Amino acid sequence: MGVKRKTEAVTLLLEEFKKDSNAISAIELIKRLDQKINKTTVYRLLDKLEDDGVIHYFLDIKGIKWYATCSDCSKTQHQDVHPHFQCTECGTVDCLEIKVPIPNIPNRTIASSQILVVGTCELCLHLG
Amino acid sequence: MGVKRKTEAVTLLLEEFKKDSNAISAIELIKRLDQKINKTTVYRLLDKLEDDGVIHYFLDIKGIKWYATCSDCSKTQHQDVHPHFQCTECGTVDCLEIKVPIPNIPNRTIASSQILVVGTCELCLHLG
DNA sequence: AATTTTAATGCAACTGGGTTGCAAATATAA
DNA sequence: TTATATTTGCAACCCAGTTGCATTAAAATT
Repeated sequence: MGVKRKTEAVTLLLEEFKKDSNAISAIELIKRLDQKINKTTVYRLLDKLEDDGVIHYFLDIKGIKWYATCSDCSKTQHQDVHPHFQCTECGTVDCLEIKVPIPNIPNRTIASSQILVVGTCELCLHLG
Repeated sequence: MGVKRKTEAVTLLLEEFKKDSNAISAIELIKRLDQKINKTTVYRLLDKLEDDGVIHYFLDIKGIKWYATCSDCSKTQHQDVHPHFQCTECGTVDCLEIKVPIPNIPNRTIASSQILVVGTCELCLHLG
């Protein structure tokens, strides 16, 4: 079940997503909200907000959790099954607004797919 | 650097890959080789064999490491940048012999991409 | 074959992202 | 304003993976 009460912690957490258009790792959020929200609470809120279809999560190359705001999800279904891009130089991750069609696979049912594209982001390309 | 000596541990580990055509998680390997090879050694050997282009690794939905034999890799480059499939019913993972083209992304350089397709495998479909 | 060099191994202890149990605090309903 | 249910913080835990270091075992050198 999702968020049921508008607490200060919820507000603070959502503010972080408003001020950041990229994805944010759980670890980074915990760092930013240190002294304000307890680590356990951050994880629990992220969980709930995901249930609510407010944010979605995925794992990066290292297997750690990243979260980003959903653009068109609901409590029943996450529509944001788009690829994500991680820059190997600076580590930032963001959502790619492209569709990568996965062909059908004989004798198997596809429920979802997770695509992580790895490379160099615009900023890092410019900085050489 | 890769493997430099043919030890018993190397042989035992490679045997596991020979008898299993699917991917194997590091955890499973450690379990199978318990009493024979130390956990640390397993991780270190997997690392080295990966350097050698003998096996490749990727992360599953939970972010844990899986390994599978390479079909056409070298010490300098892993060619096996194919998608992987994980069954949500039984947890098994295997390599998909399909190519999923990733379109170019403006202002970004793509180095590689990791695709994990999630669904139900043939066996689990049959078993209902 | 004996010795030296270098790589591989086992062990214990650690790291770090994430989770759990539980009592205290706080929001909302009555 | 009280009762009820949710949320929070804390400490302790879990567990996949890593590190340091002393020991063992390959392979190279003599």
